[in-house]
Amino acid sequence: MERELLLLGLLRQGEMHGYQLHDFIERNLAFCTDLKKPTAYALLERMAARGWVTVQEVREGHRPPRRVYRLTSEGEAVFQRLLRDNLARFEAAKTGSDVGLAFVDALPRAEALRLLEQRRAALTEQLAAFQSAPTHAGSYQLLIDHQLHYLRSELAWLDDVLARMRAGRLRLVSPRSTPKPKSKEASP
Amino acid sequence: MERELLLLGLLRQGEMHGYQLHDFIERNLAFCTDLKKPTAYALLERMAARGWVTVQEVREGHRPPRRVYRLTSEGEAVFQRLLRDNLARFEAAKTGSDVGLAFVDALPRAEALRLLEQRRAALTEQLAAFQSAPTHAGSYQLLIDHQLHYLRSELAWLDDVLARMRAGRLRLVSPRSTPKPKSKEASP
DNA sequence: TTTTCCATGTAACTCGTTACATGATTTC
DNA sequence: GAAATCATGTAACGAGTTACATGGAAAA
Repeated sequence: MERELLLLGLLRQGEMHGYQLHDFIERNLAFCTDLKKPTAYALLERMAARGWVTVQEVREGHRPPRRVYRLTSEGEAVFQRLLRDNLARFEAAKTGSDVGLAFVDALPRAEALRLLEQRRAALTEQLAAFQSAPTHAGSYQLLIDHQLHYLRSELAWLDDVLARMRAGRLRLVSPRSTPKPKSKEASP
Repeated sequence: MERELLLLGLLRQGEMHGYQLHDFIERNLAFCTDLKKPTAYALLERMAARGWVTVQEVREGHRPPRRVYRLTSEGEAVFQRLLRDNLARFEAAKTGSDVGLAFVDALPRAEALRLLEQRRAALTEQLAAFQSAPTHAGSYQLLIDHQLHYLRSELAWLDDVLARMRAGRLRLVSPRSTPKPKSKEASP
């Protein structure tokens, strides 16, 4: 429901058509949601079918008419509900890209270091992009602050891992015990 | 490809059947991947079809025979490739649940505070769960360390936001200017 | 004795993406 | 004159989930 929360929230500030909404999201919110064009259009149509928004076709020249969406009071109610729900809940992000770390010990230390330094470079690059972005007004800035905070935290952690690996202080299970884990135990 | 990386990595330590693999992931890795049973089975079959693993049916009693998977050398090669790729890359996690924060200014300050405190409670609960978990050997511990680091960082950030909101130091766009943003501009 | 666990799977479905189609219009 | 932008959409596909089915074994 985050996607509809987002769309409703944007429509709250004024009527917009699909292209506009998608474009705005892609330009400014790509780092927290990613919503493709067909998905956006379909979502908007569904919201219209549910009465959360109204549609008005505005034709201008010979291009496909803009379908301009406007929030209804029902839509506003839904927005309020979704917003409260969203704010009260915490969902830890599942990176998924973490999985590899569980297996670093499969590589020679030197190579693992080299690869993680590549990772670090990618991270600092993203961080730099956010740091150079202009400050915005409104609570949208909160999102950017959060992302900055998150990226810095990731960098700090990665640096810590790198330092520990360089110092050889990372206890890995290595010596290839091949324990034939047919039993019901844990810890790989 | 993270899912296959994970499965291959686990199979690297020894042969296992589907139920075992799924069970292990669900118990120990739920916080970073979530992989349902039918998905796991299907993935394993596909990996077998591609020659990354071999299957051997082991029947025992009158239950459905275990399908025991074993890594092939080709599978090992794929594992190595996926692992290097994974370690070198950094993908910022998209929480999605952040979206709501862009709209906090739609609620009265007091209520926003109340809701974010609920969020904080949920977060500390998850944190507590991880802090009380036993220490593991091997690089699996890295994942847990990372998660702890991440959750603490989120908590710190949330506390900062709460503090700023309480002090009224959070500049929100509030006063309902209703700017009718029909033009091509940004920043809601 | 009833529930939970073991161990597999299928079928239907939802969600979202990719690739494609259209055609005027503005920009280089 | 070519390329990007505006503005909509459809169709096919893929990945993953849910709900269901089976049936013995162990545990409560």
